[in-house]
Amino acid sequence: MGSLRRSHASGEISAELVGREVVVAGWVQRRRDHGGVIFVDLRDRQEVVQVVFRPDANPQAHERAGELRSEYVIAVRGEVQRRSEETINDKLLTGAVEIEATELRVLNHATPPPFAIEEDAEVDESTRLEHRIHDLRRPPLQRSLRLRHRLYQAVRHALSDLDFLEIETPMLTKSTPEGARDFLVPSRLQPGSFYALPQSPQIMKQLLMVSGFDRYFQIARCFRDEDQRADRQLEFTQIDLEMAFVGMEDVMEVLETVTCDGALQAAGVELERPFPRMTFAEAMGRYGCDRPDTRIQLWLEDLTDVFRESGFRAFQSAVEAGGIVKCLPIHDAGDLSRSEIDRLESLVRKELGAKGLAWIRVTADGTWQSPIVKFLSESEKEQIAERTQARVGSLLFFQADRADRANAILSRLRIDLGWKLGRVDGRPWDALFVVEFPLFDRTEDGGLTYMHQPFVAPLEEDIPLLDGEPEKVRGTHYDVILNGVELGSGSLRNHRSDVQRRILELLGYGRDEAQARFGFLLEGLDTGAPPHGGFAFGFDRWCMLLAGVDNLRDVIAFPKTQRGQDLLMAAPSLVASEQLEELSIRPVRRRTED
RNA sequence: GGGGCGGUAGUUCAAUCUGGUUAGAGCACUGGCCUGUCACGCCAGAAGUUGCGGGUUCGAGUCCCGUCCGCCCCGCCA
Repeated sequence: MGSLRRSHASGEISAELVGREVVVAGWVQRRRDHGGVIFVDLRDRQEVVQVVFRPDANPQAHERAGELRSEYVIAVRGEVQRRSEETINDKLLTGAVEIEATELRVLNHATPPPFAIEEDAEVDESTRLEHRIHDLRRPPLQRSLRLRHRLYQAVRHALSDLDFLEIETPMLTKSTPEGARDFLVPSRLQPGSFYALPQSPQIMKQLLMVSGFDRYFQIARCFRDEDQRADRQLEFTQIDLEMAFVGMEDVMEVLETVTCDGALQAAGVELERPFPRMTFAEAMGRYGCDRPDTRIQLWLEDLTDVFRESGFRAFQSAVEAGGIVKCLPIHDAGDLSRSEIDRLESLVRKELGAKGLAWIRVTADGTWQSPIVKFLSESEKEQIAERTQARVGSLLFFQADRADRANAILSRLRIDLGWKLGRVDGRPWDALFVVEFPLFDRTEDGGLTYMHQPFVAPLEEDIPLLDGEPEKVRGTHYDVILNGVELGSGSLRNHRSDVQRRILELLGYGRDEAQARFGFLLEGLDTGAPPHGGFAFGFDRWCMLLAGVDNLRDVIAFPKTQRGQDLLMAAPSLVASEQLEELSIRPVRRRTED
């Protein structure tokens, strides 16, 4: 900067400064050279301001301005001037004024940017990721990351005010079998042994409760080595929180407070309190999904009982095999064409493994048009009509399948068609709790697995069911759903080691195995663990929703591709064999250098 | 692991279905002109291993096979 010191950000240059000398610094957004007068749009992180170079007023600065190119880094001293009426630019916040330059310093040259540094230049994703620096200079990511910052601050404030302590937990930790695939880190000092990067600080935060830290939180980085999606990255950020001597209501209240404070302060979004609550059973029943977007005004109808004894084999056999028959009725669906139905069928077949997509359309004269109607008895037709409230113009979609698949398929149709047909209630934000999840789920081979994680406490009144009917045991788990996205979830944890041991046993861990894997937790509980519970909040997803984008990459400064690569720094990469040697690692096979 | 879409100049796209002369265009870039523009304008220019490898053919950006990369989805993951 030499002798220049920045006096104002570009966004601060306003009519109030007219006549004042200012110094601004930033990047050359654009140069408009008229041969005589030269205009340069100077961009800093906030805004753009126009700088004018006149050949007569300041020949030296003018000549230098002719050399400027996009993205050159400059500092400009000059006088703020009011623009004449006809040259005011309404598109710029600073468009009523401009800076007449008296001094120009070129602080750095720049290679031409690979794409325009503009709001809506459409650029291929891989190009954006390779040139992340340029992409980050564009307004969308500048906005996202600023929103993200406000959300960090809001959460820290809200929790600190509630007397939570921010405590860090290790990144080099122990591999535990629960959940996702671990990222492993080889130990040099313990050859052949590995740390795991945390999937979440779950156990550590429980130990902090046992250790007497009443209320803990952390904005924690988590790692899961699983395939990625638009809303899943290998590494992601959680707001992790735990509190002692509490029941479900206490934790949910904190959760609600944090959600509302964050949304308000980061994005000015007001969420209605208290959040409505829905049981898991209702969510699955009416929405076919454990994270319903209740703005969508379409609902599923369970018709399993209608087809238990049916002569329609396709449906009856699904029920007999323990599956369900469900229907998604869409009324006034006249604009859904036959070819659209075919498109939907091929979509659910290809993407969701549907066996087919049965449908019934009630035509203008009241007759049923359908590939399946000839298989239905009069009584079945009556029951379908009554339960789905079918009327002229209705279109009914059916799935008869295993419950999970039928629900997944109809839920997807509900969401797709709901938006496509505009069957939404118009609320921009829809927050709710889903509660009363089952503690256990069935594995493919008939065994028990946990539904969320193995430390969730059962509802007190369901504890007796652990012996005999574990599938009926409801957990203290709850999810916060925002606009159909699972934002966060939590539960009370088992603070009694006998209950925890019993659950581990039901999950199929032998006594010794449970001891080997979770001994430090179980023994911790035995040292006098208070009742405790908490939650973890998907921070990136929250940013994504509040920023109004549909991909995590757009709220993360340096994200990874679907194949887990960082295209900017080209990670992961091969390492020197000496490094591997030092870690006592010998690859089974090595990718060769390209 | 599976399904789908895509990959042509720095970039965004066209030419691919129906193989045929020198692969075009906008923006960006380079040079020149231009004293009130703000997507400045005008003139000129440079820019390509059509992701990569193989095959079919007289001839391949175009057809076939393989492979790599990006995105979306299923599985997986909470």
